[in-house]
Amino acid sequence: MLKKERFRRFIEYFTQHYPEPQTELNFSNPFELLVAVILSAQCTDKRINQISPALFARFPEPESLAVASVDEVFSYIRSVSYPNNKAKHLVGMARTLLERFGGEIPATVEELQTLPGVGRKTAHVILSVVYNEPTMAVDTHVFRVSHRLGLAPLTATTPLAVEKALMAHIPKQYVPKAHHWLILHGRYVCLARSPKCDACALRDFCKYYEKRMGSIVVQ
DNA sequence: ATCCCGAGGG
DNA sequence: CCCTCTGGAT
Repeated sequence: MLKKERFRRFIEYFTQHYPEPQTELNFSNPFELLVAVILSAQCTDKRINQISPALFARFPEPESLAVASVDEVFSYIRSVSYPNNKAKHLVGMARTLLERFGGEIPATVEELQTLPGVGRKTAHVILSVVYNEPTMAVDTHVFRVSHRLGLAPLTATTPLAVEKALMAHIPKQYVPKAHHWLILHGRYVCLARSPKCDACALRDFCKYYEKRMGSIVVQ
C-alpha cells in the first residue's frame, strides 16, 4: 500500500471513531499541563493524575513553585519515575518562567526548550494542546505506532526523523489530533509488548501485523 | 523482565 | 552516540 493511502486510512478511521481526541492528563490551565507533561516522562498518565491534585493545590502557579524547596516538591512526586530529576526540573522551570517569561507559558519551541525539564517532545505537546499549533510531539507511542503502521520509514530511527515523516504527510488541520490518535492507539490497542492485533481496525495494512502473521508456523 | 506521552549530561 | 535517573504496574 502506498504511503499516501496509509495516511488516508489512518485519518479516516480515527476521524470516524475519535473525532475529538484529547490528552488524558488532568489539568485546568497551561501551567498545570506543563507540570503534568514534565512529570509524564516514562510514567503512565494514570499515575500522574493520581498525584497531580495535591501537587496543583500546593503549587497552583509558578510563584509558589519557584520558591519551593526541591525536597518538598519531591515529597509530592515521589511515586513517579525519576522524582529527583523532576523535582529539580519543576522548581527550575518555575523560576525560569518568572525570570524570563513573566510567568507566562512561552509559545515557541525554542523558548519552551529553555525551560528545565522541557525537551522537544514536551515543547510540542504544549504548542499542540495549549496553542493548537500543527506540531507533532513524538513520544514512545507515536514512534512505535508510526513504524508499525508504515507511516514512518525504517530509516527514521530518531524521534525527529519520525516527526518529519509524519509532518510531511498529515494535513495541518489533522496534526494535533493525529498526535492523540497515535498515543491512544499505542496505549490501548497497539501495545508495546503484546499488541491487540485482533482488536485493531488498521491491521490490514499494518507492517507489524504482516510480519507477525508471516512468522507464525502453521501446524 | 518489560514498559510507561523523556531529558540532561558525558 | 551513549548513559543515567529510577517508581509502579503487569
